[in-house]
Amino acid sequence: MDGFQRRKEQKKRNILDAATALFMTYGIQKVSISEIAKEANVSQVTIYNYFENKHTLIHEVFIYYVDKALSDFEQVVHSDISFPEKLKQIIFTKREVAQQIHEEFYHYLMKEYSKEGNYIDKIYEEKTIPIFTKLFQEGMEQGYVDPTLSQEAILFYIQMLKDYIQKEEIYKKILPLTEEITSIFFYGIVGKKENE
Amino acid sequence: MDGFQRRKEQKKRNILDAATALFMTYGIQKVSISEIAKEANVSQVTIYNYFENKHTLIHEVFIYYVDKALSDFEQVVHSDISFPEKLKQIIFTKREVAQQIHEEFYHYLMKEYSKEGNYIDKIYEEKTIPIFTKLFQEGMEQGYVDPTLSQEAILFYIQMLKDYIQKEEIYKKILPLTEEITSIFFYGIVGKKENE
Amino acid sequence: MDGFQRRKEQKKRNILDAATALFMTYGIQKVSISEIAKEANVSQVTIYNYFENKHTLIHEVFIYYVDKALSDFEQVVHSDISFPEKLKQIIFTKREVAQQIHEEFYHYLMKEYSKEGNYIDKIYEEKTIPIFTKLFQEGMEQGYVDPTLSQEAILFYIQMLKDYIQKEEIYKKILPLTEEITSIFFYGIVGKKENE
Amino acid sequence: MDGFQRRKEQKKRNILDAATALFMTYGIQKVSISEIAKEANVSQVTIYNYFENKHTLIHEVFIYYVDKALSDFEQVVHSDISFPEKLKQIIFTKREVAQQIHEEFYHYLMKEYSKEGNYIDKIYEEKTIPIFTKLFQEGMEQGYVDPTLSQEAILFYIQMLKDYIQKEEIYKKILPLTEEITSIFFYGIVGKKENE
DNA sequence: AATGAATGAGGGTTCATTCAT
DNA sequence: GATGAATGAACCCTCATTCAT
Repeated sequence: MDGFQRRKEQKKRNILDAATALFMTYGIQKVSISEIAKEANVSQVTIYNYFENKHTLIHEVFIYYVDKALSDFEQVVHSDISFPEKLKQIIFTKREVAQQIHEEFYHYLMKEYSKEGNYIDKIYEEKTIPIFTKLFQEGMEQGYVDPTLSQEAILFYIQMLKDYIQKEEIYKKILPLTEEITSIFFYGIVGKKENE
Repeated sequence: MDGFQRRKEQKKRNILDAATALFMTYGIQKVSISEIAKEANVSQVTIYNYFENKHTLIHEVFIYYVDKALSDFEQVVHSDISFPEKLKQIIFTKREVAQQIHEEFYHYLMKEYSKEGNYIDKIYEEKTIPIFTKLFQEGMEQGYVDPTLSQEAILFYIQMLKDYIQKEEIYKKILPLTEEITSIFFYGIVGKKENE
Repeated sequence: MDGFQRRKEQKKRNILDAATALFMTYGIQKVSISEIAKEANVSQVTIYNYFENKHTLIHEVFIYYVDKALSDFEQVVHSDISFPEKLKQIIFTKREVAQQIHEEFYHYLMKEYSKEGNYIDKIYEEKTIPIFTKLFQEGMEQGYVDPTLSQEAILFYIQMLKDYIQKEEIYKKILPLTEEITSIFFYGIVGKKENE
Repeated sequence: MDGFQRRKEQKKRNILDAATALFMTYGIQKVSISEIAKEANVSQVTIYNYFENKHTLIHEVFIYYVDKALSDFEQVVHSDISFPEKLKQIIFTKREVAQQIHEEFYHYLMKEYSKEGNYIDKIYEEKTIPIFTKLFQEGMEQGYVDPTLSQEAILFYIQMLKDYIQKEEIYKKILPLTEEITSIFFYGIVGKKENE
C-alpha cells in the first residue's frame, strides 16, 4: 500500500470513526450525513465517494464494530485465567469500541440488513460458536457447567447479560452488584448450598 | 359519560392503538404522524386535536403501555399459583399491549422525558417494588430464594430477562428453551444438585 | 328588538370586542379564529354563524372602529374649547377603542378591502371632510391658519401626526414633547417670531 | 474574492433582493419561503443554505435596507445644496431599496428583534444622530431653525414625515403637495409672515 | 479526489373552514 | 342557534443525495 492508498484509507477510517462515535451517542436516525461530515472534517460528498449511501456507511460501521468485538472476545477466551474469571470478563467487559453502543444501532441493523448477507450471523456461527463450545467444554470438565444444559440456553444467558449491561443507564446501577450477579449466573437465585 | 364523550374516547383510543402498533413495529422516529393518521383512518390534524404534538402522543402511548403492564403484573403475583410458576409467568408472559415493544420506545422516553415527572420511575417505586418485595418474601419462606442475595440483584435479573425476551427476534429463538432458562434462573449454570 | 334579538346582538358584540382587542394587540394575521373564539367564550363555528368568514369579521371590526373614531372626532370639534386646543386634542387624543391600534390593521384593510366599497373613504369624504372644513374656517377667521394653504395639505399634516402618534413606541417617547410638537405644527421649525 | 465567492455572493443578493421586494409589497408574514424561492429562481432549501431560517433572512434583509438608507442619507447631508433643499430631499427622497417598504416590516423587526442587539438603534445613535446634529447647526446658523426647539422635537418631526411618506398610498396623494408640506414644515400652518 | 452549491421528498405543525349532531 | 369534531391546504424546516467545478 503506497502513501496515496494509505492516506485514502486513513480518511476512510476517519469517517468511520466519526460515524461510529456519533451513532453510538445519538443513535442512527438522529445522526445526519452532514453531522458526520463535520465531525470527520470532510465534505458531505467525500463521504459519498467512499460509501455508496448512508445504508452502506452504517453497514461498514457495523462490520467494523463486530470485528473488534470478536477479537476482544477471542483474546479473553484464550487468555490464561480461570473459567469463572473468563465468563466474568466476557460478561462485564465493555468493548472500547462500543462503550455505550446505542441499542437502536443493533436493532436498525437487525431489521434493515437481515436480508443482505447477515454478516453478523455468519461471524457468529463460524467464529463465535466454536470458541464458546471450547470454552464450555473447559467449564464442564472443571465442574462449573451443568452438562444437562444445552449450549444454546447458556449462550442465551450470556448474550442477555452482555447486552443488558451494555445499556448505559443499567451499567451504572449494577456495578456494585457485579459479584452477586456473577453468583446468580453460576448458582441461580436459589443460591449455592454451603454444605456442598 | 354520554355518547359524545364515549365516541371521542373511542377515537382517541383508535389513534393510541394505531400509534402503539406502529411504534412497536417500526420504532418511534420512523413512524410519521401521517402514517399514524392513515392507520387510524383519521386526518393528520385530528391527531393534533387529541394530542398536542408528537411528543405528547408518544408520552400517552407510553403511559397506556406502562399501566397495562403493571396491571398484568399485579394479577400474576396475586394469583393462586406456585412461586416458581409466578416467576415464570412474570418473565415469559408477554403483555398483549406490547407484544413486541421496540426498545427504541423505551430509550426515547427515558431520554426525552426523564425531566418531566418520570412517570415510570414513580410507578416502579410506588407500586412495583412493594409487590416484588412481597413476592420474594414468599419465595424465601418457601426456600426458593437465597436469603443472602439482595433484592436489587434479583430484580436486576428479572428485569433483564423480561426486557431481553421482549425483543422480537430473541423471543422466537428462546421459546423452546423456556424450561432451561427458568432452571438457570433458579439454579444457575452450575445446575441443581440432584442429591438435594 | 326583543330579548332574543338583544341577546344575539350581545353575542355578536362580544365577538367583535374580542376580535378588536386581539387584532389591536397582535395584528391581524397573528390572530387565529380559534383564539378569537376562546377570548369571546364561544365556539369557532359560532363566529361563522355571525360572520361569513375571517374577511368579513375583519371588515366589521373595522367599521366598528371607524365609526367610534368618527364620533370621538365630532365631539371634539363641536366642543366649546379654543381652536388650538381642538387641534391638540384631535392630534393627541387616543381613541379608547384603538388605544394601540396595530398598523397592520390599517394596512391590511387598505390593501384587502379597497375593492369592496371602501367604507372608510366614503365616511371620510361624506362626514370627516365637511367637519374639517368647518374647523379650518374657524381657524382662519381667528388667524391660526394661513389662508394660502390648501385644506388638503393641512389635512395631510393632521392625519400624519395622528397616525404617527398612534404608534405605541412613539407615543411614549414624545409625550414630553407635546408642547413643542404643537408649536412646530403651528409655527414650523423656523419658529414663531417673537416681535409679532 | 474568487469566482466562487463572487457567484455565491451574487446568489445571496438575488435571494435578498427577491425577499426584500416581496416583503415590501406584501408584508412579512404573507410572504412564504417558497414564494421567495420561486421569485429568486432557487429551491427553498437553497435559501436555507444561505440563511438559517426565516427569522435570519428577515434580519439580513433589514440590515441591507438600513445600511442603504443610511448611505443615501449621508450623501444628501454632505452634498452641496442649500439647507432647505437638503431637508426636502431627506424627507421626500424615497430610497430605491425601499420604494414602498411595508410598515409591518418595521414593526415586525422592532418587536421580534428588539432583544438581539438592536442594530437599528445602534446605527441611529452612532451614525444618524451626529449627522443630524451637524445639519441642524448649519440650519440654525442660517436662521432656518428656531434655536429654542429641542433637537429631539425636530427629529421627531422629520422622522414622522419620512415614515409617513413611505406609505405607498400616501406618497401618491401628496406628491402634488410637496411644496406646501415643506412650507408647513418650515413655517407651520400659521404660515410665513410676508413682512419678514 | 474533493468540494461548495443545489435540490426533491418528506416531516411536524397550524389555520380557516366545513360536517354532523 | 350552537357546538365538538374533522379536515385540506399550506407553512417552515431537515435530510439524503446529486450537480458542477
